[in-house]
Amino acid sequence: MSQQKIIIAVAWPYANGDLHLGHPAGYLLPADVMNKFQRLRGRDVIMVSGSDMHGTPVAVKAWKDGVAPQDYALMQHKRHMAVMQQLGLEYSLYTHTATEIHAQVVQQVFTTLDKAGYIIKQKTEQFWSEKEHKFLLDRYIEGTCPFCGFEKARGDQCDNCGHALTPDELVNPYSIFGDEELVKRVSTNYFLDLAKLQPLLEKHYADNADFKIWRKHVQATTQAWLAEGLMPRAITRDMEGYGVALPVGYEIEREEGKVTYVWFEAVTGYLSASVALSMLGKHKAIASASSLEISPLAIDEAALIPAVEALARGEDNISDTYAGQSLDWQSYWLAGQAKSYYFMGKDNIPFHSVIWTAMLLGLSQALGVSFNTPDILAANQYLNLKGAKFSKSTGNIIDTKKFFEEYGSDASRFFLISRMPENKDYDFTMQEFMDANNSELLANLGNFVNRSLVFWNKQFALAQSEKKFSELTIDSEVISHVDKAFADTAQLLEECKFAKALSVVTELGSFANKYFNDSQIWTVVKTDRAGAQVQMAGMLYLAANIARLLAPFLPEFSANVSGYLGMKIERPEVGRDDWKSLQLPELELDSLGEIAELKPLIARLEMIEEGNEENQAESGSDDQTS
RNA sequence: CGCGGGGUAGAGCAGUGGUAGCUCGUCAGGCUCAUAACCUGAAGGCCGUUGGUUCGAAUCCAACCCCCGCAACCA
Repeated sequence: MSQQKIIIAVAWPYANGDLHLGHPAGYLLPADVMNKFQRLRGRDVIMVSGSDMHGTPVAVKAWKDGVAPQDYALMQHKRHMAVMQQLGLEYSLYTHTATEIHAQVVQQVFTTLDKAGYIIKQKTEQFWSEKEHKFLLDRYIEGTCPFCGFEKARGDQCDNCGHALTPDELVNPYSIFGDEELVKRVSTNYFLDLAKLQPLLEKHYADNADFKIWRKHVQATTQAWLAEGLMPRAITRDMEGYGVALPVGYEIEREEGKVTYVWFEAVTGYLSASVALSMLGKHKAIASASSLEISPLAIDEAALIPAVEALARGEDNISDTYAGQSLDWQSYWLAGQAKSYYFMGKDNIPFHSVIWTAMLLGLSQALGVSFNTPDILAANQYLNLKGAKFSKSTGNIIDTKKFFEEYGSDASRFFLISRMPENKDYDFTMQEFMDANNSELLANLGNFVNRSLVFWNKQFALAQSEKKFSELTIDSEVISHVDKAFADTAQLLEECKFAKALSVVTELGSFANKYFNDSQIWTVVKTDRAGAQVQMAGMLYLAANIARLLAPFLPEFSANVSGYLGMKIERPEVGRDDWKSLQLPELELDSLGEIAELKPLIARLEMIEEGNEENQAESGSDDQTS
């Protein structure tokens, strides 16, 4: 069968604040589990993402803090990278949107779509600030809400009554930059002609078999957008040059400080990061970027040599060494050669299922190739706290970094994956987190492995002249349960049902505990050592394979158990495509002796006092301005 | 207002036409190898409301109610 490559595209976190627990729950962990799973089964997979450096929220935040937006975004990007590494995410490349490579790919996409007639010009009237010498974004205008009378309504939205607004509707509009008379000027911007692309999209979704297995809310959101009819959408804005500049050939707009609208360039990051990864790989491989061959997009490779070299230094990016076999980004982006998995929060669905997909279809049409559109679009709902969205201003937040530091990878990942908000919002409580750790992870999986290994140490490790493990026949019941667990996890993970896939492993843990109980090995061993040894083999077989099944979910737990058993869980050669072959084929534990320094695998968590819980629920002081 | 998602045992969730399931919690019993962990059993739900389709509905249709999101420093 064909060895399809896999690209895992992870949503780009905004560089306007720290990551909170909603980020791993929403898209970072599902992407990571999928990535680890596909790598372990031997697929040729890349995972790309980066920080979204541009956009109004970043600019506003930086302006409030009195910092240049570029500096602020880069600082925030580095904080993001630290958290990514702490979570153990294995990106092929985690970069950001302020790179040369990104800019050039975005510009190339822009030019290509424009030449193909998918971009149109439209005039819009916007407020102009004489004092600031720039167009004021809707958000920079405040005034009185015409609906509720709220005096500090923003130009895009009234925070009091929730009405969507335009600056024109405001009574007594004023600039947030200070006193001055507001005047209007006409600005011409470019629009992506989504109306023209709609037929392509409709045909695309009519033909797409994968679409039917998307989660219900993802399908529904996509169809709702299409049913309402798509309108041209602005892809440039007047932002004083903060953002990705328009391509060469659009000199007037460049001089005006127009940049591509953040949503247009951010989604293109998946493509630009793949190109960057490709160039990076070739750069490392042949130490010369001059012979790179990048097509079908016409990238100016020579101009990017410094950028590739910067990338190779790895100061502003994370790049692991597992980039699959091929260094050609095209092989991950051309239809038929690769399958794509996208991970994001629910707010991002239309940008991917409608707009990004439309852009790719337009590019395909324009270039006469077939770009790989999102095959699997796994958007999660929200992880809430105290019934509300995470919010920094109210202290309603749990900082990801602190949480993982406090409770460790296993407990954190187990909770976030087993309670993942795949189909509806989930409300985080400390009690539920404790229960998940103590009553499920510890009591079931942790306890089974622990009791098995402890028993081994006590009863068998030092015994001599007994049969070797490889000569024993493990109960067929044990084998069949493990077989089924491998088959079920593979299928569920392929369908992005992460919580359920993890529950397959805990079910195997329940079976294992029952097997231990029913065997009465602690009695049998006194009268029938040969029989007990067969039972022991079954238990170690279960423990070893639980460790292997957990490798994508709980890498630490998995590695610890493997370490005790003297096994290594190694990635197979790329191209094997066989999850089940990770299953321990036979028990090669003939040389297993006493396990030294055996410790319980999962720590019991105790409910902390009220005061401390308060600490957990706060983001900590804002030390981001330094 | 509009669009979308959700409303199933105390809690968190599965379940898209055919005798209501899972995990946790609770209660009772068993075991004692194991981190007061494990195993067995039980109690606990008129599947948001009302009406309709059907031999039969948690599941399909209609109306309504409640929660969440789409607009906020936010996935």
